[in-house]
Amino acid sequence: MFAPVSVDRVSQVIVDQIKLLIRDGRLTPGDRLPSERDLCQRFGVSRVTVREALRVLEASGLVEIRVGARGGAFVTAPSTERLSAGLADLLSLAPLTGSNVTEARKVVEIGILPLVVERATEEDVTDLLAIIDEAEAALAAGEYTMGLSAAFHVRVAGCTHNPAIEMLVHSFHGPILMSLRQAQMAAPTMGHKGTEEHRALVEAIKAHDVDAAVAVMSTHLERTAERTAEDAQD
Amino acid sequence: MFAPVSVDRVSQVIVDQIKLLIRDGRLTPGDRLPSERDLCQRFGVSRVTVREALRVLEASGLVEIRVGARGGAFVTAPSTERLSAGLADLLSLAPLTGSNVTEARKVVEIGILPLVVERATEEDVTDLLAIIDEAEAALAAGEYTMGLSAAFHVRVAGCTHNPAIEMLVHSFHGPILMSLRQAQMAAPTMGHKGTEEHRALVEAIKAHDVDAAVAVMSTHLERTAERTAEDAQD
DNA sequence: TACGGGATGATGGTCAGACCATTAGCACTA
DNA sequence: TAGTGCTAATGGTCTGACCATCATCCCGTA
Repeated sequence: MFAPVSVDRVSQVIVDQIKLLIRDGRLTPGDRLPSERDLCQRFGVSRVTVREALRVLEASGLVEIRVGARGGAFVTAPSTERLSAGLADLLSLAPLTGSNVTEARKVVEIGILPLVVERATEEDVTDLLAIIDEAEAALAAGEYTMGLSAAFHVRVAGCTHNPAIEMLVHSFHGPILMSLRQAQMAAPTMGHKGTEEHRALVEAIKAHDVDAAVAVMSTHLERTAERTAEDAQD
Repeated sequence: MFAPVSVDRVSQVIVDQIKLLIRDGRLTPGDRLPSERDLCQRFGVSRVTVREALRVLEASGLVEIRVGARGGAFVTAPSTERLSAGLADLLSLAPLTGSNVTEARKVVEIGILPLVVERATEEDVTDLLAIIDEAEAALAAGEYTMGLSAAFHVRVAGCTHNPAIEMLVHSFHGPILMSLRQAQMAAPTMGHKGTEEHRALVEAIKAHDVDAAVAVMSTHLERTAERTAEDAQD
């Protein structure tokens, strides 16, 4: 009968309104929101309140704020990059152990292999080989980093031509997670073995051999898992 | 010679400092940050700036702010619930089509079945059956919602006893995504067929029959995919 | 003595107005 | 024509004030 009145924070109401506008497409990436002083008048609130709303939107990755003339809040294009970064940020704060994440990785990265093998184009294969070459060059120069391995795995996911999947894998290999779990330590032997396996995987993809691809990826991830398990105290 | 000076936003510096404290464990969930007025003095900035920093931390899900006496900013326990909510929020804004997400779902929800079958306890099975019973009761009363189906799928993922995986599946079934993609419409026939398949899945789990579980889940998701494909214009 | 209710102080939420720093575009000058 | 300084718009920050909320304490009453 008497509906409960819930007085949200004013700034939160503004956030919700703008979020809705973006979701509905009334505001599209690249659009510029009115200036802070303008928004104050339209919403009938003080500038402080508007600014707090903009902070929240910015933290949520929905808008980007530039200063100076012709500055203001611009709706950002939701790139998969930005999203997987946010995802990785969330993951790094989650109450998850290293083995939890590794197991999830195995499910996803092995599960997508049928799609990868089915859909990989010649261009995909070329790209993958290029990444491996680069990795080997870096290895020879003693500059191998886990980033190169990550790039390979992400590119493999890209062979599905499904941005959702690519995003998932990308987030698993995000810089934040890497630095947390394995602290950049890239044992040289690790790199050699790793690139060998990477090359074997590409061969399997090129041959459209799902079983071989799964086998290679399984052992590859298994080995990685063992190594991360050592220093994973959390 | 003259090193470039980069003046970050002051509020951002504060955010980074507090984030660091949380990540380092110097601030643990449940801890209460000093009051706004107190933080002003410690950082030597105005209250507005401190408040903007707190807004960002709140939007990132790191702290929860309560008003009134004994109120303040409390470091939140990073629950999987909160995280999958954030994940779903990100997903709903991503440049992804419905079929992209459905395909990713299939990879994950089918890929985890070996783990589910291996690890499901009697309690898990009991819970699953309870959810099905509830769904059938709701169905009989004409109150079936997709939420009940979602609860089942999440609980299945819970059988892996891996919070990372549970979180992933949870986010796929988040309320935001649901409302976006299938607009709460739950065809009654859908519900009947769905609960039947759910029950078949539980049987397979109880019998530790991975192949059967995969078969059931595959057809189940396939049917769901078809239905969502109809109204998915994006 | 025990209980209920009002007073109290700490805390976050909001406001108004001011000033500073940054930046793109413009007009002016050499 | 090229360079340079001005200008106006915009975000960033500060100050001080007032309001709403809420746990706690204290006092009066039964």
